[in-house]
Amino acid sequence: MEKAYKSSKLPAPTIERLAYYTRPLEIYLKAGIPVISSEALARHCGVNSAQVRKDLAHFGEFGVRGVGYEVETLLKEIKKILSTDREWNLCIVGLGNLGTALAENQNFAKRGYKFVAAFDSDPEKIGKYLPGGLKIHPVEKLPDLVEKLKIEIGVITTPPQQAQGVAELLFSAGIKAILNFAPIQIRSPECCIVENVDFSVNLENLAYHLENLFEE
Amino acid sequence: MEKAYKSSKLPAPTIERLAYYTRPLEIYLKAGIPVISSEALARHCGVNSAQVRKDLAHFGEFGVRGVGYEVETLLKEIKKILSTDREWNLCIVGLGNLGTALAENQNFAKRGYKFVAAFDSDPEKIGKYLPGGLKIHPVEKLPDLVEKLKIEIGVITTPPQQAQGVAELLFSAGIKAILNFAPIQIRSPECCIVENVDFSVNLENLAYHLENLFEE
DNA sequence: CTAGATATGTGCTGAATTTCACAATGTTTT
DNA sequence: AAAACATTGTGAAATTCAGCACATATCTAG
Repeated sequence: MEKAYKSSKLPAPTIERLAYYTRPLEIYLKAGIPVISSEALARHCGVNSAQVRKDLAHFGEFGVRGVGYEVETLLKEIKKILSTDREWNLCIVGLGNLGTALAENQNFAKRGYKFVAAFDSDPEKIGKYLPGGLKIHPVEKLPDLVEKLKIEIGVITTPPQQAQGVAELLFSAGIKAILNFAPIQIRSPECCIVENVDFSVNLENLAYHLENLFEE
Repeated sequence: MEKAYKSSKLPAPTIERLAYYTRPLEIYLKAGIPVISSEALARHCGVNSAQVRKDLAHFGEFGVRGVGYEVETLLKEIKKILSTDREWNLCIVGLGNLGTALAENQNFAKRGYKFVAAFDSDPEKIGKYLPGGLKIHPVEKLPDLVEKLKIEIGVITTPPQQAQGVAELLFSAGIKAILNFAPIQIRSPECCIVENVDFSVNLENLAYHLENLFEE
């Protein structure tokens, strides 16, 4: 959908695939397998092997012909490209079931995405602590804490009615990137980027294909 | 990514957009606005208006020139196309934070996706009840319950190591569609379809673009 | 009933993306 | 050292997708 980001050396689909490539690479690394072929990597990610080679060729020649790609180097290089070789500070707004689950999710932490602040507008929740130790602040404190804690990415898990307002609050606090889980399209200023995640779209995809899989 | 579904009348991007179109349509319907233009719908979803018209033209002429599209009819029609005009029975495997949050998510229920069974392998959890009233069963009961409860879609929220195994269990129980939240690519038989959702891929996208937004 | 305004449906064009296919290059074997 | 083999890097073809621009159709006002 709305992935029309302005300037960027790499094509958008390549960037997304690079992220997917890191998954099997991490497994190979942990398993001590030193080298992987484009063919193998492609199979693990469900893409064409030429695609893999093209993607990797975008940033130099990493492979060795007749051999493949060195797992450790490749992984490091991809992480450098994607800027995931460092930590990112996130905040989350909306501590319902989903928000809480995300804040506690170890998968994020493992990849360097750290939730350093949590916000909600429900007086019942404010002041309480998440199991992981994060304190829930009122949204009024958002601008202040974003600056103090150097938060760079905001995650929205509020009901859809409040999502746009929260997004604007985040933007005006200086945040330039938002991951939005509310089922609504967020309007953003030119300089900012939003990724929308909507599970029910995935389910609707499945439903369509289930119904139509055998009709031909 | 791996959305290379076999046969399908509509192009994959169209199907995805159709799902997005339903969001503003529902809002318009609730607000009592009877008609919407492709221009307005496009703006709400962040796409081009010609795109909207093309997408809708795939299944007949629904619009009225000079006027627009009748909201109620259009919404019904899209739901029919996507097969979301009926209820779907789902089960969920892996009741960690995320699994629990999804099972309780009202957004799914509202759209006709009903979780009718929950499974986990942790003896601590088995036999307990989710806040919504769903009982957590041992995975051994899965084949049985899938058949009895006519479950059509499986949702996987286990750790990645167990995801492939759970998927195979689901497939052999007769399930043909899986929504997978484990950060791993699931291999599936020809006849089945899998949608993978991986939040950290979205975050990596954001990270890349944040870092590269201003370099040009 | 006609003119003007509005908004759809769609042929065409260009851009982006994927895939093929093979030359280039490194490795292993004999 | 040469032959056989494996796998990369990439030009070119094929495919898919998006957007323009306008003919076509409907509504409204006078």
